[in-house]
Amino acid sequence: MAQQKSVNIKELSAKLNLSVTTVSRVLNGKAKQYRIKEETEKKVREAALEVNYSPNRFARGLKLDKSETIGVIVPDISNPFFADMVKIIEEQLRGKGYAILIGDSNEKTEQEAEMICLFESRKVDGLIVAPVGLQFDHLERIYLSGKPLVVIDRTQPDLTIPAITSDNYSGAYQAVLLLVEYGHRNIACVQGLKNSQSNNDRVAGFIDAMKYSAIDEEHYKIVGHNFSIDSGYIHGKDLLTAPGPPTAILALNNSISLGILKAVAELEINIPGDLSLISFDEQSYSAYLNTPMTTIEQDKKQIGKMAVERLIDQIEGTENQNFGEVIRIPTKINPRKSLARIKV
Amino acid sequence: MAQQKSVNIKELSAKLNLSVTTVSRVLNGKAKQYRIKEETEKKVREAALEVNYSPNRFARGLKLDKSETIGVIVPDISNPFFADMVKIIEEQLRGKGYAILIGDSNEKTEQEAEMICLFESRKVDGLIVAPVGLQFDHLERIYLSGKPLVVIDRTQPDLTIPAITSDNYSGAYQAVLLLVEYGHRNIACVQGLKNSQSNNDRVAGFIDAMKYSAIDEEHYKIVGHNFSIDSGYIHGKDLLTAPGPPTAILALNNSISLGILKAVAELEINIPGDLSLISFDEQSYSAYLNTPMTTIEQDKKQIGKMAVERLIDQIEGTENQNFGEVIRIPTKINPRKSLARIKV
DNA sequence: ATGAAAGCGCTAACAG
DNA sequence: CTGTTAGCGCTTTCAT
Repeated sequence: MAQQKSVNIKELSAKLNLSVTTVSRVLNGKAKQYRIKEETEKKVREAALEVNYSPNRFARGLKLDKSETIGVIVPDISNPFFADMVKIIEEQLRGKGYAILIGDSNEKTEQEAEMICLFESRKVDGLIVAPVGLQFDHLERIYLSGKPLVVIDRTQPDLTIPAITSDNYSGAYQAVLLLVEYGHRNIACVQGLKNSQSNNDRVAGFIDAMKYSAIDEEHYKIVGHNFSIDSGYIHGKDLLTAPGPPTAILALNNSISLGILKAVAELEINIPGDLSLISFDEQSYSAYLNTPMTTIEQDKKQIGKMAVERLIDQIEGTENQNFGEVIRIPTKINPRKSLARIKV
Repeated sequence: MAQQKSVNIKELSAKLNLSVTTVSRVLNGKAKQYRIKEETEKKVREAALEVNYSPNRFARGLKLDKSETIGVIVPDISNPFFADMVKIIEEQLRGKGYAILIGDSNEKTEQEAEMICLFESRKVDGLIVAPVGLQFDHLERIYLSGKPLVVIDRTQPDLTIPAITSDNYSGAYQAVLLLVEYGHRNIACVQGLKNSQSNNDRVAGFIDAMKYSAIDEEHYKIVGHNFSIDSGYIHGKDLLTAPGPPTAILALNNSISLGILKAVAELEINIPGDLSLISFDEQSYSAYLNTPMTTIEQDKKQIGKMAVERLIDQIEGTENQNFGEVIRIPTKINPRKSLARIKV
């Protein structure tokens, strides 16, 4: 079962009694530029179509040092948030003629760094990375070496790399205000990866909103250690079994809130009767959970689109050299049954 | 911000006062074969490491006609089932030295076909495709042209392409038996894409189990037109508002069951009080839905692993030429609260 | 035990 | 308006 050999430009031009140059020019849309006879152009195009000619990417890449391929790395593609991001980015980039190499770093910085090397050796024209979020040295090195790169979701203060992320601070801030408005004063926050920027921004939003609401910091807890179901479960259970449990919890991502739901189910706690819950990240199932979940929705589409735009800017050199500019996309709260006024 | 130029083999060999041949041989692990002095070998390896040499993939590909890249195409990566599949496949393939080009066909055969062409022109060494499932001509053509290809999830009878899928027939069959065991006799099925094999197998399992249970076909309905939330919602609502509504529904994938849950919520129907529900596909949220959902879980890990194995077999020519063999992986039922004995 | 050189298929500089 | 040819970086045949 031998691979079918595809025609190359030499064979094609031989068949047409033309030089490879002419054929190459026509096929690269430079017919006008080199004043190639319309008739010739037509003949070439037809022949190319007929034999289903497609240029050898290896040769083309070797000559032009371009692959028309972008590497996309996410910490966990089985998290629907990142799967959705990938879908959007893939669609956008495909529209611009790029293919996508996908990588899953499994929330490990080391794996992320390896993957970047791998993709570099595979000659990607650029990278879109949703980093693990604790270390950025490898990313900065890549960016400063001149490789087009955009960071999404998790960024870092003073990062020199262009980044697109949600306005995490405001998202959390508003959620807390909403909880306070509903009468809650004993509110806990289950955070994700400590020291990752998006986590820190959300935590900062939480804290500032609590301050603004004049709730003393001795009266609330911030727990959790990463963005996993497990962490949500463990810390949720701790919170809810400790004396003076919170009447409301803010979960800093979708996995964490699933973990909290697991704890809630085990402890037979009633939502929203005994506990209100707001979670970062809207999901297709959010509305159908036991109890429908109030979520802070990120504008994934906008993030994906802007990431692609910024990347293409870099690749095509039209960049305005906005070193380290962070673009923050607003979030939106979807109030659902998991949020209720506190019982008096 | 010029791209950093990486060293090539010529520069590396010049620095070592060796020929490119020798360097190439060492770096491709052929030192022994060509009896290269151990000392030389060591020097080469050290130097390569020092300057962080990595061979130009374009040149390598051009010469060897291999990209060490596999194309993976799914109908919708934002469906967690496929996202999980991609995660598993990516991990497996990376372990074997392959990178992955990802494509999302958006449940459109045409887009799927385009994508395959795109990937072919990008010289992938092989393809793993979860097809839309209605047409396979383009896939068969590719396979017969000699391109390594494995189909997952949705296949077709008499397909000449190796395929890995769940044992959909048994999965549905067992689910129905379980419902019957719980006293249900008025059971409906909300199917996905008609005529796609995995759908048909599930429907066949449903029908045969109903027959086996001596339930007349006038007493049940099979509705639905594709694997979307919308279809689940529309047909779920139809079913539940018609006279003599079913006491149990079998939903043929996770999106459909979410749609049914939407209808159920609107109609204020109680699960499992008034309706039992079993859904294909276990998801991270299945247990936390209002009401925890009984699911038919597919062994994604096994499917992904076997798909990769079969693909590598083809690529490396170790294939046993098992034309069109379909491997069916057993499914597993996770009983949860959405399944209850019928009220008497 | 090592090297010289051909050639993979393409683009573009240079040449009419 | 079209053609000749060098050269991208690598592997491998053939030579020594």
